Amino acid sequence: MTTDTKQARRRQSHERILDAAASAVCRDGYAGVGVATVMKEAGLTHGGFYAHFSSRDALLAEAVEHAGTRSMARMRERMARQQQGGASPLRALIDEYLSDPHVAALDAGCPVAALGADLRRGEPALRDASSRRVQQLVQLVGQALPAGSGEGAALVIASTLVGALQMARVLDGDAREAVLRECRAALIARYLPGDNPN
Amino acid sequence: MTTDTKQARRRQSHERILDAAASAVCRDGYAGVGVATVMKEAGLTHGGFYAHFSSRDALLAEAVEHAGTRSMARMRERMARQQQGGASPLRALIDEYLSDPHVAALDAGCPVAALGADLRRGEPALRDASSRRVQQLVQLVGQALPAGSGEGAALVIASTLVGALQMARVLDGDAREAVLRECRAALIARYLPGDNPN
DNA sequence: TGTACATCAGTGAACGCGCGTTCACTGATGTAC
DNA sequence: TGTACATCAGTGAACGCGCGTTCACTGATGTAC
Repeated sequence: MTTDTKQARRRQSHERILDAAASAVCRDGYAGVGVATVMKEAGLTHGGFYAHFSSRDALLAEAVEHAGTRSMARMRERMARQQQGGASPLRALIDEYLSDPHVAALDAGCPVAALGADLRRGEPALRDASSRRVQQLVQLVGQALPAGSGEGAALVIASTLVGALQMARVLDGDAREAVLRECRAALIARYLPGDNPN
Repeated sequence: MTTDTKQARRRQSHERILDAAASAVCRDGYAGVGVATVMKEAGLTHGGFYAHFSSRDALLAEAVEHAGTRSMARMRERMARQQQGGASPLRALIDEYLSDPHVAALDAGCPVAALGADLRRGEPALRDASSRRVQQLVQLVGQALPAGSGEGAALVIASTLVGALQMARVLDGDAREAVLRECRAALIARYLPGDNPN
């Protein structure tokens, strides 16, 4: 299985490039992602890039997808941990999404909030990949909803989460904390009326 | 007053550049704004740019400010029109912000939603100008709130508006309409309990 | 009022840098016999 | 098991284009006398 080692190394490189690109996309937006920088962060030189991706645009599309699955996995994992403390799925999602660590995780958080308006920009293939991230987020919220929640609750909650995270990242200090606290409280009051927001 | 004519022309050019830049910023984000393109849209050649702005960065900072005041003015004006129909200020703001025309106004709408994650990027001066746009939006919402609304209601409403507009712009067709409708209904139900959402 | 001169917003060519992309090459890994 | 050859992920120099910025120049507007 010597072939496997070579293939495995190749796959590992591919994965490292994607990881670096996903981080860069979240941190700097689509326009802020450079081929050379990403390759350097992946521990490679820029020349080898085209052995892994057909173009920078192709990388961006894969990167936003990677960022989505990566972030969803992280979110589900932390939600699971919070649920072990007795929280409902939705409560865990809200607390996790509007947490200080998520605000601080500029390169590892939810790509929908990290990209924002960028999601509707770029080549069609990229925009498709982007809009799938939005649907993915709405779906995650939908799965966390208590039974009997209204039809569009997931859309409202997702909108509030995304807007709040972005605003929290722009503001600082008290204002930042206020956005997180108020949005957390408002969502809990509306969708988990039995819960204590603290 | 011949001097005035010259100065006036200069000021008009400056204004046209700013207008074009504000539109470009909203449409394409900070990274999508090019000096040459903006000048061309303003009916000028790129060489004359530095007679009006010290650098591209300086233009961006002025442009986001211009986009903010321009959008606020438009919003207030349309809110006033809706209020003549009997709507409360907050109702008018929600209906206006989450309207189809606003979703479609990619180059003339609220810069906070149009820039999204870009707001926390760029040089410090640009980020200051950006965060002032967020504060401006929160303030507008705050002014529209009915007396006795909770402390952080403006933050929650602003977050939802921004997130919803962005998501609506990414999605299309039914999904787009659903985001707008559901968020409108949710905000009205919560903050204007007497109102009928339709 | 008319003429010579000064001003300055705007022009367009040119410069330099960054970045996406290409390509000839390397050297470690893997295969054949 | 050992040797010669093949493969191919990765290297690094080079290319070309776009874009921000500079600059010498123009020509219409305005001023001086």
